[in-house]
Amino acid sequence: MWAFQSPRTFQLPLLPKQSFQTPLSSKHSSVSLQSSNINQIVQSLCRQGNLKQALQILPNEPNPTQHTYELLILSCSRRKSLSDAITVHRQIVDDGFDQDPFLATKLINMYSDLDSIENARYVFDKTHNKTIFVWNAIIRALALAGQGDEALSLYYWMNQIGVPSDRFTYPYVLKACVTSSLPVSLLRRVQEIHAHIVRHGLESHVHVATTLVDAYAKFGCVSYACRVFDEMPERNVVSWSAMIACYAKNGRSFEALDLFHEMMTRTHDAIPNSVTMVSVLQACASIASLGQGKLMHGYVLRRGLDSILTVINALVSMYAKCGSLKIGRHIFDRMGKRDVVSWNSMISGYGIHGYGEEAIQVFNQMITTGISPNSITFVSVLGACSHVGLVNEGKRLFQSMIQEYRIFPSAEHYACMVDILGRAGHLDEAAKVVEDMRIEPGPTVWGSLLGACRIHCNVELAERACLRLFELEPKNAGNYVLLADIYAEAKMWEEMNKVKKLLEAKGLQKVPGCSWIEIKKKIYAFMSVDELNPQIEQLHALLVQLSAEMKDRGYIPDTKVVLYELDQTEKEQIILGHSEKLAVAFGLINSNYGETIRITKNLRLCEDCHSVTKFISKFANREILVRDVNRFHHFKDGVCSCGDYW
DNA sequence: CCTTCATGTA
Repeated sequence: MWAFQSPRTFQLPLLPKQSFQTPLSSKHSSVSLQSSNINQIVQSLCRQGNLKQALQILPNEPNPTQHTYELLILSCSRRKSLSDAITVHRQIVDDGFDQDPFLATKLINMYSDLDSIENARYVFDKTHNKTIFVWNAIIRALALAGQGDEALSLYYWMNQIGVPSDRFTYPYVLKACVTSSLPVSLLRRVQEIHAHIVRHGLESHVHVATTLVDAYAKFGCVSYACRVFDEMPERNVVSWSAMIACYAKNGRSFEALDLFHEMMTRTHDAIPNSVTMVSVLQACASIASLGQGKLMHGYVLRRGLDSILTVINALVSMYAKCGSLKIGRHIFDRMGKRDVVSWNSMISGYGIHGYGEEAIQVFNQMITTGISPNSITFVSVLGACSHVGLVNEGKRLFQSMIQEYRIFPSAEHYACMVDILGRAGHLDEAAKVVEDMRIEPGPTVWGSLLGACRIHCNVELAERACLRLFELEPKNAGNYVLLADIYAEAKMWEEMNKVKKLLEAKGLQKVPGCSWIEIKKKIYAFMSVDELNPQIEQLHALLVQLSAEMKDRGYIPDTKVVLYELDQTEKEQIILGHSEKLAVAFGLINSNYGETIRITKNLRLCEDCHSVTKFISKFANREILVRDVNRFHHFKDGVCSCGDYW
């Protein structure tokens, strides 16, 4: 339960009293302007955005009005000037208006806009007559400043002293839950607030319910979010966008797209906007549906949303992730304005397609253009290096990130370095990177070390990584499977069985492999054991035939990923039924000769599928593009673009 | 006075 904390009080953060340096500095000066005129002049100067002059004239007004101060405050927010803000605040205090709750609310919002949360808090603490507006303003300010805990603390305080919260309080109380850093179950907190909302009869309010959807989404509780959304009596674009984003962010892309279609067909009051489209494009990207993505691009053009930066960035990223780097690049080249996200999208696009040098080239162009790289830029460019094995380039970039760009390496950056070194076979160096880390190595770092051990079959190091990983991610079946794979490859059957038993004892299951392919705008998904597909027998027959022909040409099925004690023929049958092979066979039968077969897979490609697909690309003379969890593989003439390095 | 969105790693 939440422990009630008495709110902290802040020291006076205001600047010392300033004296005005203008000849009009005293409000008792003998300027001949009429007082009522001065109020109006100050107000009109504020409306024109001439804050400096307004401030100069203000001291001449013997009776400034609340409205004059309000305009001054709004001016400061707009001009982003903290020093002017403090001057205005000082004047309000001097003139005895500081206990006006209306102005206090405005001051809190002003300081919040100027990222000066201490001053906002000072105003709040000094205001005796704390109206609901004042409370809402400070909770909003704290939540936006990332001080969720403090915001929640005030919310509980206002409940305790009997101030009734309203529909304006809850959106920011919920935001506070998302930014809170307390080690208590945060989902429980959202549920608790949800109960308060119901008690106040606010659950059907559009803004409150929308924030509730978003809060549940942020904690990965799709079903709760969905329930709130379904029960909303009234929904607007924002509500629809929040629910679509909830699906897209939580790996439920098909539901995101379905909901978008429902939004388009069933409602007349909610027209998708740029925010909606960004989430929809993200959903298309994560399932690599080029067909859906193009449809959405068409919609973006028809709605005139194609000049909005976030949308264009989402398009660049979507095309790259759907396998069409060319279209992505084309859009990128035609952008009038590019921000750091645009560049990052392009860099990672090259990275996932295995074009490491090009990714670095784009990175260099970005620097020459004068855009400062951020932390994500380096994750992208380092990721690009690891896909191609650019070890020295990777090391150099990592150093320059720290020394030139003063970006402190995060666990993700270290994970990239471990991946670059480990994948290239420098396992000791990779292990040393982990040892020398100045922050706690998280699951990502250990995970990439384990991945490298899998490739190079290093049992000892893998065990070390798993020791930490099983602790950090007890429910991630993938780690157990990787370790079992490594034992299997090292022919350590006893140990392998132990890991398998451990996995079973924990009630965890291997994530089933799934591949899908889009034919004529329809998506067909395959699982390894798939009797639902009407063509399944035809697919199996084709694969058996292909397998036989391949064996004549020297193909030896690689069955080491099969962790069951079966004879060789049975193992071969299992791997021949891998979802990716089914999808390839389906593509061969159901698409036209000359068309590229595009397949997406939810896991990393297994080695056997990789060599079979290489063979098929030559044998059937077809280009096959496969996106696995990490990257693209472009198969052509019996060769893969990854150069068997993946 | 309030609500939705973009880039990356394993």
